Amino acid sequence: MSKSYSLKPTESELEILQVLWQKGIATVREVHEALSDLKDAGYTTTLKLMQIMHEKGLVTRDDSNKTHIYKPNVSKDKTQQHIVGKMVNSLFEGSASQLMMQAFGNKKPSKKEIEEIQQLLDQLK
Amino acid sequence: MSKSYSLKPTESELEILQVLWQKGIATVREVHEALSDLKDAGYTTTLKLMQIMHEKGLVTRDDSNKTHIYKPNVSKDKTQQHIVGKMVNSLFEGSASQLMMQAFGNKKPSKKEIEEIQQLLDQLK
DNA sequence: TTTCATTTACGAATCTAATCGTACATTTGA
DNA sequence: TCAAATGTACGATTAGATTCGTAAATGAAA
Repeated sequence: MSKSYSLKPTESELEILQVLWQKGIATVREVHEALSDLKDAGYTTTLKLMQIMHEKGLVTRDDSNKTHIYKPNVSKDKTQQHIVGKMVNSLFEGSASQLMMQAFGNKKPSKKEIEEIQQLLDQLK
Repeated sequence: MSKSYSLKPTESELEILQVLWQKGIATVREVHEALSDLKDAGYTTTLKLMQIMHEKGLVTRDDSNKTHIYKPNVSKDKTQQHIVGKMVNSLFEGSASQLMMQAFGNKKPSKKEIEEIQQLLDQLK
């Protein structure tokens, strides 16, 4: 049985998780650099956030060396599911297809994407 | 040219907007009643929130009578689009189809829904 | 009219997220 | 060695969202 970690990261925490999901592991500095073009917070801000995420269990870290190395401790998949699920319920009355229509209203998928989706739908049927 | 209102309602504001979108117009008490099984905030809490939403321009109101009547001042459609759009970008690297897969991972759509979606996809092609 | 219920207005408290400054520790390299 | 750079820890502050208590206004009912 797996532990139930916080699956509701804040906006800023999500940005940091993105980096960690992409890199696998990273130091505070690496995360901070990666986010530098996205936002311009100070280094200690990123540090503090990652420390808080550690307290919350959103990340683990190896602090055997001076420079700590962080790892995500929630899966991208589970986190996405949780957030999307909440949105479907709160904004789309539980209808995933309504959500989808809005999503595609914003930005049309490529032919390849469309085919992937149609495949998925056939399986669901 | 239409005014650009706040399209980033908070969680609580969104709950209130849901009610207003559904009812069209409503008093504070009606909104409060409608939310009562969802959450148990005091009446003045709902009132205050709706007053703040009025300041922000999220709702309009008719205060010619003692009991004010509120109307949503942002469309459900635009608001959904905005929120979904942000999520696609921040959580799904801009891929609406990835979002969709997650959405359907949570809750399978009915046959009828699937067919609607397939129709939509055919149009997109 | 007088009382009672309903409603609005508004200030204050609480909570959380986010930011940053500063102190201290560790490592590096001149 | 010792100064500079780099890193962590942590408290304090700010800002926004949410909550609620209380007072005042309004309307309805007795």
